[in-house]
Amino acid sequence: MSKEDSRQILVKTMQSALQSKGLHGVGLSEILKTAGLPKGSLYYHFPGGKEELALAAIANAEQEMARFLEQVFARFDDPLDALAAWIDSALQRIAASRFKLGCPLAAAALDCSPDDTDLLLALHGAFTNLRDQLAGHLSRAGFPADAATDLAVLVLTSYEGGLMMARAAGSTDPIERAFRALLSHVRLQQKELAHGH
Amino acid sequence: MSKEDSRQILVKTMQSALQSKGLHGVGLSEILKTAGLPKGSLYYHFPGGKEELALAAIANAEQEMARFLEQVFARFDDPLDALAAWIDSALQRIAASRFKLGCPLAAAALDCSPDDTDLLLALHGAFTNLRDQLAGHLSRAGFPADAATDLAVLVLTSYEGGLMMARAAGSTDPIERAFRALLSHVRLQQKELAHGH
DNA sequence: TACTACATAGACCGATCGGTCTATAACTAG
DNA sequence: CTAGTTATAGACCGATCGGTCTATGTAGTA
Repeated sequence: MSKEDSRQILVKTMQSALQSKGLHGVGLSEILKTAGLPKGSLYYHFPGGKEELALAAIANAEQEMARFLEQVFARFDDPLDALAAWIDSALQRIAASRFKLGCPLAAAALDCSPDDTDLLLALHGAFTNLRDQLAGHLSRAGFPADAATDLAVLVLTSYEGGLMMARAAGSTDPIERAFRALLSHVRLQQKELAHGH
Repeated sequence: MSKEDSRQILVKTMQSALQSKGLHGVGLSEILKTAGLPKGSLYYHFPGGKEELALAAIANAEQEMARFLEQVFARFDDPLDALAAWIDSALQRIAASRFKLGCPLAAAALDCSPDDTDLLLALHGAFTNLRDQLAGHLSRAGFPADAATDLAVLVLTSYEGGLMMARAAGSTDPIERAFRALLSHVRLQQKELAHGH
């Protein structure tokens, strides 16, 4: 097995472990068993141990999310349509996992100690990148830069909070409700902007 | 020390542990050390161990949150003003903890295994109660029942997601942005409702 | 074939995990 | 004073934690 294969398997396994059980909810032995690799491989590829692996999983999750956002925004003319499509696909993914999987970023953010500065810094960077990416697309919908950033944060927070509540509810209902409300309000604002200028 | 004192101390300690490190992020020994109580006391008051204590902490957190919401909504005529005041006080609380404390409900929801049905059920109940409470107040602002529930979920998800992102950011910025966007959109909708009828 | 990275393999470590158990202090009722 | 209940106190348990270390393939190069 090549170097990159094992590395990537470990990252993916950690990522999905974060999603289903949180940072301290899974042990390395469970991760290794799932990955089908011995401990030696882990500490060869990630000398920093669990935390380094978690950081890699977070970076990977951010990248996947950013790529997916890019794709969906490229597919629609109206950024709000893209937003709706993004949520739709999220709903499907969550339901398909029977509500077991949340966001690895959120799980890491809430399960780490307040002085895990490396982790929190990485998470902050990830959220900021996603926010700015979203804000860029939203400004294309007519929102001024500042309002677009605020709205992007609202979208992200609702998404993260919605994923969390969907997990507790065992249902997509919270996400559906939150984004129904959000999109209806934003469409209204969009109309206002169009008429006002 | 009376029975209720020790019990309550344990619940509060667990609640704050959930907020700062998540369910699996703290050990019982740390909780007991903080609480200043021996193991015997824990298993006397909570024979079910860590999980029973966590359930009690979740119930307590829900109650505190519900009471606080009740108070703030009683203090304002316009439910949206109450909402703004609620967020303001949340911002202060978070900043005062130097962004170490999140929501105990969210932390438990993301840090538990998908088959911790007791925990997830309790969390779902808590979120549903808070949602309905919020929805009740929002319907007073003129929103039809269905829209009020959707909006209540949007508020809750943004709040939870905002708390999580604020922790990662070490700043209240995400919450401020999210609710600036949310309130501006909702005020607009409120005007629409008023004019439309 | 011998040499040399690379990567896997897993035994092993001390620390800590959640949980059980017995002993005892503190209070109450008779 | 005693008996009984309530609550504290902490030693102790096996399991598991994250992490270290040595040994063993294995692939490419001479």
